[in-house]
Amino acid sequence: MQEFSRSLPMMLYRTLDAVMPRFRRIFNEFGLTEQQWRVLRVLWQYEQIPSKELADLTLIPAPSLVGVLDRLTKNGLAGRRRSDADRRIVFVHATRRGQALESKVMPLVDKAYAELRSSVDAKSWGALIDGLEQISSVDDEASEKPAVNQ
Amino acid sequence: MQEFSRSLPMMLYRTLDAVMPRFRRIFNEFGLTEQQWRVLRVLWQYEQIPSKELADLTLIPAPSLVGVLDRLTKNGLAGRRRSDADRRIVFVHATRRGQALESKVMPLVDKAYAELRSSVDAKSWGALIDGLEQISSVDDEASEKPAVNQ
DNA sequence: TATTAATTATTAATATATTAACTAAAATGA
DNA sequence: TCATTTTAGTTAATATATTAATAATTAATA
Repeated sequence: MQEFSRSLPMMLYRTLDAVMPRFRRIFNEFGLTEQQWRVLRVLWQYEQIPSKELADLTLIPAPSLVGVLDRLTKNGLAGRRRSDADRRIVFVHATRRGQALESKVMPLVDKAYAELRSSVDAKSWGALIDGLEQISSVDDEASEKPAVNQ
Repeated sequence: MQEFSRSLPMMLYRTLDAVMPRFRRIFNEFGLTEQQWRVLRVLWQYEQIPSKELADLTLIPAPSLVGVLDRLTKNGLAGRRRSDADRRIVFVHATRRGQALESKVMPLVDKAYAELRSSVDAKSWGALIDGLEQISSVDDEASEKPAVNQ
């Protein structure tokens, strides 16, 4: 592996370190952690959503999501309801207070995101997103479930 | 912010989720965590290095590095020595056992990295690294120290 | 030089990540 | 239908991240 500092993983971590602080400052203004924000960001788009799908969309590992939801619930921003059709499933929803945060947080986040995006030329930005799209779709043999007919 | 799932932060996290498992499996074979690997990876290049610089090169936050070094020390892979010239500084080094891991772990990591890299065309890879380089160098106004003459 | 400011490492409190294991419920198949 | 397998959610143990605060030193400055 060439220069360690220039390796893909380190570049990804470094980029996150450069990009996230500006957003976390916004989240913290509203007493939210980054993960709590991600959950709310998704809940704002659904009446309710199965916990499993929420974990997939937020990229929060299921065991971590348990605690995040516990704290959001304790703070009155989200809630859980077990499904009647399938008792294994737990639906998650935003409370009125959780929903009310959208109009306050989103504008600030959108603005910060726009500023970030404008700090890089459009061409590079597009190439970056495309590259990330490609590599994130490269599957890891050993960690995938056996494909059908294979 | 357009599609949440396509936002830069989520793309970065998704890419890491896709890329890191193959490496973590290797680290775990040797009883190492990802952070312990990063520390050793740097220590293999220095006789000894100030803790501060180690934190910068590994991208491990200083408070986290304390624990990582504690565990590496407990496992006999690294050690600390306080500087005589500047009593604030702590030099970190790899022990013989820590050094011995290099020849065992590096080949496997290099191989996994080469496989990852070959799963994407060279052009996209280069564009990706360049894009990451650009954005990671975009500084965040509020989190930077005041520039000289400004 | 006495004081103030800055730097390095650390501790503390809380929140997440990682991995394995476990429970309950539903789906599958002989 | 009963045993087996799968799935969803959770718990547990350990490691790390985040943020603020602190101790010890050193640097900077009036």
